[in-house]
Amino acid sequence: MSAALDILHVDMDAFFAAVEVLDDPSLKGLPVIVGGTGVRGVVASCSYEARAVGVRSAMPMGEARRRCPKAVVLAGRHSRYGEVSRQLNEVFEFFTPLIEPISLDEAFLDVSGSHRLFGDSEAIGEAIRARVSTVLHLSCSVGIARCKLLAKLASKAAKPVASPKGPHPGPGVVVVPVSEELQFLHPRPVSHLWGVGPRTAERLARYGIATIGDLASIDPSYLSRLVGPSLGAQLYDFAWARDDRPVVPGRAVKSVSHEETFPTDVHDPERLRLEVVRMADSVSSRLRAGHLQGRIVTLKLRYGDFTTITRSHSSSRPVASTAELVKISSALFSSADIRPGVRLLGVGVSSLEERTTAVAEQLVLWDIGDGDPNAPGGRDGRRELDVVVDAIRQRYGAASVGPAALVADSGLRVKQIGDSQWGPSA
DNA sequence: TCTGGGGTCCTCTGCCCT
DNA sequence: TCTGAGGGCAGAGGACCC
Repeated sequence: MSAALDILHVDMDAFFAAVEVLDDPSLKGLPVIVGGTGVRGVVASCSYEARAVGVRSAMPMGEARRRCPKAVVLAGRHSRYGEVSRQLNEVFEFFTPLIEPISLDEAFLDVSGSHRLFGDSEAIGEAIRARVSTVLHLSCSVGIARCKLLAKLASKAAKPVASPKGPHPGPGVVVVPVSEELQFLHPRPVSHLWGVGPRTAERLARYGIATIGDLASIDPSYLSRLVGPSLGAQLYDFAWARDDRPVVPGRAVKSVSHEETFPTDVHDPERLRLEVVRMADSVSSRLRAGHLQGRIVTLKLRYGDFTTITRSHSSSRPVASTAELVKISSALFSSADIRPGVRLLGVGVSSLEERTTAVAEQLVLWDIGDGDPNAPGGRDGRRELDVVVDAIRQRYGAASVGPAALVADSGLRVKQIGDSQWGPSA
């Protein structure tokens, strides 16, 4: 990697909350919290007015309401945020084709080929902020450095600061010159490093390692013994600002899953079986929409005490049809103990590959009866049914059609991704 | 405080095979 | 035929990220 400051990290400020304020200007200046509105919901995003009283992302909604009783709490609109995110991507594409989206509201950009048109990286960062403001009427922060790690930390340093008197604007753009990298990096807490979450931070703190500088000064083999060889080597490199990860546009999806937390723990096995069908239907539908199929099916259960178990099955042939996924995930469900009561249920498919036409046609010929590829007879039409169901959903929405087992149960419906993104609704 | 959902990646364990 | 070592793989759990 060159020493040029070509990596930008662009991060929207309080994205979901800012979009809500944009669409409803009467919310401007108020504490706005977006997230799960039910008893088990969490905060997905909040305005700087809410942050000023201690509300944070991932905080349980009950705690957030206690800290900020006057907050306007909104359930969030995933599809709307996706729409704005696409517009944001168009802004990025104006400056460079080398864009690696990290989530709906942030991305890495490599601007090494953009200087002749737009000037140096700092000028590009300022121009991106201006264009986001003009086109989207939203604000973002930009970090600029030689590598991803530093660019990300720089964008964090560029953000506005919440204070009881209101949001205090940040610098907006922060550049980390190569000669100042370690000065910038070493005073920061280890938890700011990519890969250090609460558990690892706590473990490091037990050995007196609080800052990135502390991390840089210890023996790397000792660090590897503390946190494992892979993470240890990575953290030691990061502590010395060594990060050669390139900006990779359009990374392939490796798994597709759907999971949901219930408002109260569920003990009824029949209800849970129907939930498994609903989630398998949702996942298979998304797989087909993405022209994907996968071999490993995983069922996830979380009990009332928050312990989580998974049960998985590696299929000999790739799975994408609703019938196949329901069959496998139901079998996995039968092997799980649900007596303690189930707080969360999930179905996922991994070991994905592209679903080519040839494979799909071959599977249609073999997919007979209950899915046994060796059974005699003709095809059962389930895959054709998937095609029809997908077409209806594309035209009339995800809830327009679904497995009959779910129709019989008045409480269940086919959900779209993002329907209960941050916990069950109130 | 009482902890979401959709992901990725790593580590450990047990089993099978050589 | 038995035994142990080691590799590969599947399954499970956990930490982390946004």
